Amino acid sequence: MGITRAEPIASVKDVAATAGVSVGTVSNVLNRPDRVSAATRARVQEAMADLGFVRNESARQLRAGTSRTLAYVMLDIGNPFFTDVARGAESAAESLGLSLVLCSSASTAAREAAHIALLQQQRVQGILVTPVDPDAAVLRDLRGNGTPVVIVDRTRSDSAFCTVAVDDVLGGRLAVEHLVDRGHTRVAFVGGPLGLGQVADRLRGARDAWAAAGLPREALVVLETTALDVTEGRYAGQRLADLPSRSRPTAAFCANDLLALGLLQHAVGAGTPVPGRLAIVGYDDIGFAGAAAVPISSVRRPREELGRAAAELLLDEAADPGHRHRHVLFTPELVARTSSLG
Amino acid sequence: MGITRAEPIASVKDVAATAGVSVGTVSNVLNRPDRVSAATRARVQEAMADLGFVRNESARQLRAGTSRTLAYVMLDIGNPFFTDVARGAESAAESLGLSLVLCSSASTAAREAAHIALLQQQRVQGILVTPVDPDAAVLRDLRGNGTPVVIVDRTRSDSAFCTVAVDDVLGGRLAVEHLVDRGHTRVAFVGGPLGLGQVADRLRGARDAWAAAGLPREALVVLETTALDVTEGRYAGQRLADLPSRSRPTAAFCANDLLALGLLQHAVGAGTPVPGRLAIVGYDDIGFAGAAAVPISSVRRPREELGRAAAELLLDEAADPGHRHRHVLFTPELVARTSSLG
DNA sequence: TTGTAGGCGTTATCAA
DNA sequence: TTGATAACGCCTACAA
Repeated sequence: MGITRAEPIASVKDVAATAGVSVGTVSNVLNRPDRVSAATRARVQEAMADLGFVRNESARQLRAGTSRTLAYVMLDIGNPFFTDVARGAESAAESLGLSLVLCSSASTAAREAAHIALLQQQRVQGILVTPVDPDAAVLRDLRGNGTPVVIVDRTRSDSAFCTVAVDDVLGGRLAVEHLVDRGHTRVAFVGGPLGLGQVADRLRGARDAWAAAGLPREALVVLETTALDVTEGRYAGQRLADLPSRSRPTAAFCANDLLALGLLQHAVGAGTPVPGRLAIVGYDDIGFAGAAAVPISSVRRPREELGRAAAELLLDEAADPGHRHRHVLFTPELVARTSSLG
Repeated sequence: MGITRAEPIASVKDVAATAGVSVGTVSNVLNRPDRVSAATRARVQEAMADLGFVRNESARQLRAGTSRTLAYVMLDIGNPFFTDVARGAESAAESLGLSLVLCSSASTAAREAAHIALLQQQRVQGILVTPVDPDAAVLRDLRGNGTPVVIVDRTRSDSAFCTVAVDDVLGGRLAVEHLVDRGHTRVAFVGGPLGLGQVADRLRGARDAWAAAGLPREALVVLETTALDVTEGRYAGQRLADLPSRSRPTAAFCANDLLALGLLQHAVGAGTPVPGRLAIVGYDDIGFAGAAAVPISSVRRPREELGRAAAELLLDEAADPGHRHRHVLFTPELVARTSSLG
């Protein structure tokens, strides 16, 4: 049955007319019910129900000048890391009575820009964003346009925004220190593109730890990938297996868990014992890591906390005119599981 | 540096003033640039840039009566199945010049209701929703309020909405037929709660196939779970292992891939050969299924197509006043992989 | 080609 | 307690 209403949605004026009151009273029923007598309030509410009244948020916002929504422009909706961050942001928003909407840029600068532009036009209270390129001009343009923006899981060369991130250099160090402790003297770093700040940081931390252990630099083999997904992880596994056994690493530190899952899949398929012959450490500690066939050790990042902190910074900026940008850096920790523990 | 603008965002009036033209001209530059001479257009655009003008979408929408956004209220942002559906919807929206926003209900009726209410107030062009309870009253209230709504991946007892779903009875049949073909005569159905329409349908299909093969009803063992996630899958694996070996199923059909992943994880951990001693078939064919340590056979559902079809139905409803609700049912197909192929 | 003015639906101020 | 009215920022006739 295609029941579609022909008439436009009822407005406060319509409600006022059928309830026999003024629009002001209807508005009061909506916004300060206590200022209205019980009798008329009931009458108005009945009229609203009869007419199927739905308040027009555009008009409300235009007049009141205040929005009830927050937005998070995500890089990749398919990566559980980001959806966990979103959950954290959602919980912070909810406890403040705000609604969080998610937009996906799918790593595309144009989509990101389109989403952000529309959100600004909608005058959302603020925008969280994990940008395709944290130093891009699009973001720079945002500054000073009045919409608070917080950058999530990225840092930026200048200090034009609040940022919330994790100390990835430390994360890389933790992973490699763990492998060194377990006696590995030949380790692969799997990740890329190396141009990504995140990846570069993790590699730097890895190298720091490697050097601190007094191991020769060339024994930390870098396998660069073109993306941070499962497919690339599998391919890295193949490349690893193709190395001559003398020079083949006995452990791999992957720049994220999707790579680690791919690597593990290749190892299992090829009959390579994990961790017996190849130990694996991932990064992020997404749920699928601990739930893999061989539970994967991973550098845990506080995902929901990241989202929550970002939302809080955003609201602080929205509320406080004298706001100064802050840069929150969370500390990662290693979660050791079977994949690296023999 | 906390550079926060004190002054409110510039309006068309401000732009008009600094460009030395009227507001009508500014509006024309925005909406019909061809109606404006190149010279004044340039002057206006310069003024907009100087002032950091951002058009107020609330005002635009209030006046024009038309929104540029679509919304998808998702059940579980952490399940890759739904994020793939969202991707499909996003691509449809994008090709129509609309923006898609995502909201997560996290399987909570109250959140779902809050999101939907706000979206309606915002007069979005339409709402896609995978509801917590497809027969709930909240949805019924939506009907006739003017906002087109399409139900995704659920069906409903009445025909008050367009729906887009997959033939889950057939899906269940395909899974079990496959296992019967492979010679299994004792199979477990893992899924729940059985009250969920989806789960019930898949079980029904499974039973149909089982009966058609002439196998005794009690040899299809039902292991009910409390949710459709990895943890429950692991637990089901434990329960399966605890059965006496004579009556233990040699194969399991899981109501979704997260359960299948959990089940596989338990099997690998317990040293149970898959598929040698336990064959596994999942449902949905999310990316992680094929990428598991033992690639998991799964009943593939067209995820992106589902989202795309839903978005198209929604826009049809929004555009056509004489719209009649339709019910699209996609056909699933079995993807056989190692986990069931010996 | 550009300017003027009315109104979209709501809220808030001020009277009554 | 309730009613009348003036914005909010934009778009679109209609006039000039």
